[in-house]
Amino acid sequence: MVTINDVANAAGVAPSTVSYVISGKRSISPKTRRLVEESIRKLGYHPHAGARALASSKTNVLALVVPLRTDLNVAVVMQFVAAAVTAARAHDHDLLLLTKDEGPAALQRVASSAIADALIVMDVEAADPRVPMLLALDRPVVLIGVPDHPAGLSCVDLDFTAAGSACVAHLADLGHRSIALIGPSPAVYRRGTSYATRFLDGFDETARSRDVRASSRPCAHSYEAVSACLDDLLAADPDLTGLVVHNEAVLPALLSDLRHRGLRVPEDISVVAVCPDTMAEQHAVALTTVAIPAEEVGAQAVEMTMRRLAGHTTSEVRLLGPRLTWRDSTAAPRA
Amino acid sequence: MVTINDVANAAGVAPSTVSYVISGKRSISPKTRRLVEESIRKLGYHPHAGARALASSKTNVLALVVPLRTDLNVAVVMQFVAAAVTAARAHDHDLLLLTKDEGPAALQRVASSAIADALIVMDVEAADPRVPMLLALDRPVVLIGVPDHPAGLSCVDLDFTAAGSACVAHLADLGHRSIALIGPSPAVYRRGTSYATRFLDGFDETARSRDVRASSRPCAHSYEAVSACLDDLLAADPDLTGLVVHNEAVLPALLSDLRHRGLRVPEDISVVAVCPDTMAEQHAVALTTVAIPAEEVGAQAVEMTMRRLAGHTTSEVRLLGPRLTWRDSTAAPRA
DNA sequence: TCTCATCGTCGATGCGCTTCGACAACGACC
DNA sequence: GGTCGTTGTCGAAGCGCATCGACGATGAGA
Repeated sequence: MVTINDVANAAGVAPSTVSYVISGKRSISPKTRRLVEESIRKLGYHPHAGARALASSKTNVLALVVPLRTDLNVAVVMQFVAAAVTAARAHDHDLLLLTKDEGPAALQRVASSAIADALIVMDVEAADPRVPMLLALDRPVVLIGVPDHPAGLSCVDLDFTAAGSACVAHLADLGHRSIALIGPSPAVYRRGTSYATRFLDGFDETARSRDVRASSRPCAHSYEAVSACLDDLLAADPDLTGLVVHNEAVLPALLSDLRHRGLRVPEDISVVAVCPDTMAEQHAVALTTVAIPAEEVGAQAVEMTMRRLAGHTTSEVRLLGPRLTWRDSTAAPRA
Repeated sequence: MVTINDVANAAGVAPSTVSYVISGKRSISPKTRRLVEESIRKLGYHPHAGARALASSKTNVLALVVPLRTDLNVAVVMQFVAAAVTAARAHDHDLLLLTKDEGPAALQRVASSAIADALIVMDVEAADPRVPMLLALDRPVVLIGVPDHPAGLSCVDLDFTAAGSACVAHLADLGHRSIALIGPSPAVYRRGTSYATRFLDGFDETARSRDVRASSRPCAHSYEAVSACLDDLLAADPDLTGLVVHNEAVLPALLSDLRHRGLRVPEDISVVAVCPDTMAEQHAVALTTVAIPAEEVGAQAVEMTMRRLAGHTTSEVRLLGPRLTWRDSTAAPRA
């Protein structure tokens, strides 16, 4: 193993000088710098992360806590992760993956043993048991999602209330008077994951203010569940002309079942989906969507984390405005 | 921060004794053990990971290199990751996430700076440029996937050759005489990711030996690409009665397009898909599948890694036998 | 009773790095 | 020519832990 001493010897300087060349924390003469940098390159020197962490109390590692359930969309989670790791690398940090399953204790462990400098936590629930623990930690924490009491913690998320509102507004603008929301699986509501209720709030509120008849149902993502859900919604309101789908996993089954019932999209029924843009074009009819900006949220989470690591101590809640893209799955209802 | 000294003082023993209590590397009297363990609990002591790594040259961290492309199935990647992190935690290890995009240099970096004890590399290509570098590393490496020259590296993967074979055999057993393979996107072949060609080999070989007419095409996952692909296949052989789909992303579009053409599954055409089992039930017709055992592969990769960390130096190539589940999308062809 | 293992504990050392204070060398200034 | 501030470099200390050799205590065997 190549150590800082090897580099120092090769360059004919003291180890501390090498350290200062690397960190830039003291001025170094151009000659010395060149000498040291060359030795580093020649020897293929990489500082020992453990030693560095021990001496500086900084690990250059961010911990990311992800949910591993299959009832919320795995592809979206992966997009978050991808964006986060990319952003972290851009700041010379690595990403450690933790699972939500390990519970609060894992967060404690990672913080106390100085495995990571900061934590990013996904899939935060309304009354998340991890929140009080995270507050007690002496490390920066950024949540993806918004709990009921985020005081003191930074949060970033899509503005789901506005997203729900935007979906209804789009359909209302097109002239729809009766719509329904197909929501996440019941388990998501049961858990109290806040985005579900926030979306519903925006949906209901705007439906009311735009005078649109609206109902909503959670829906699991098996074909049977989707079918049953449609049965219910259509029975409750046979004049339904618009569907808002806040559950990506349901889309294949839903579109398939609609066709099965002889309902054409968008001629007979319009569909707005909340999902990643990449998913919009995968179906027979390109879907009108409110995008889930996973990349942006992931990147923002890292940026906020880095800012807090740099000393900015103010916590902030950042809600990203929804972006609706009108594609082929929505149109004015038949007269 | 609570250190081993604090624990030692609280328990009235030497720091080294505390260390031995934790590691179990020397015998400790029951009385002392109890004393120390209580102090650890009371103080909430967690060993400093950096210090530990420095002193022991072990980090208890596994690095996992994942592809972040969207042209191969993200959900499957996530399943691997989930399985790996869970298995790693079961062995008291954490998982560090690296992206394939960072190239070979990142692997070098992680190894040389002692950030991780071992590497698990996904999405290995036939002539992967990372392979020689990985061989030069003095750390255990396990590949998910099989390169052309794996000598010296451990590999684990689904036996895609056998999987291709199993799909054909299933259709042949049902009486199909003319089938086609819808493969991964052209980019996957271009990259030379070996599972694509291995699957194709098994497919072709078994078609030949079972005397089944067979053709194959790569296919991107947009609706248009799928449609064009079907056009081609049906034009080439209008009597086609069986479809093998080795491209999960294509399934929604494919099933939708088949119905569009008036082809019922399985009455008019049988479909076997290679995809995670969880995906099989999400469609109108439950799909006959050869499962991609992502969890098992991910877990195996970790197990193999741990074994090598424990001193087992022999590298091994482990190919998991395919498991075909007969559901509703395959049947005997119409007479 | 004496010797010799064995068991349980301790203290010292060093892992590779960052960081702090010290200190030459140098130029600017009165 | 002497003083003072700068600039660039060095040496030493210490981060928290694992590990090794040492050593007292204990018990078995003769």
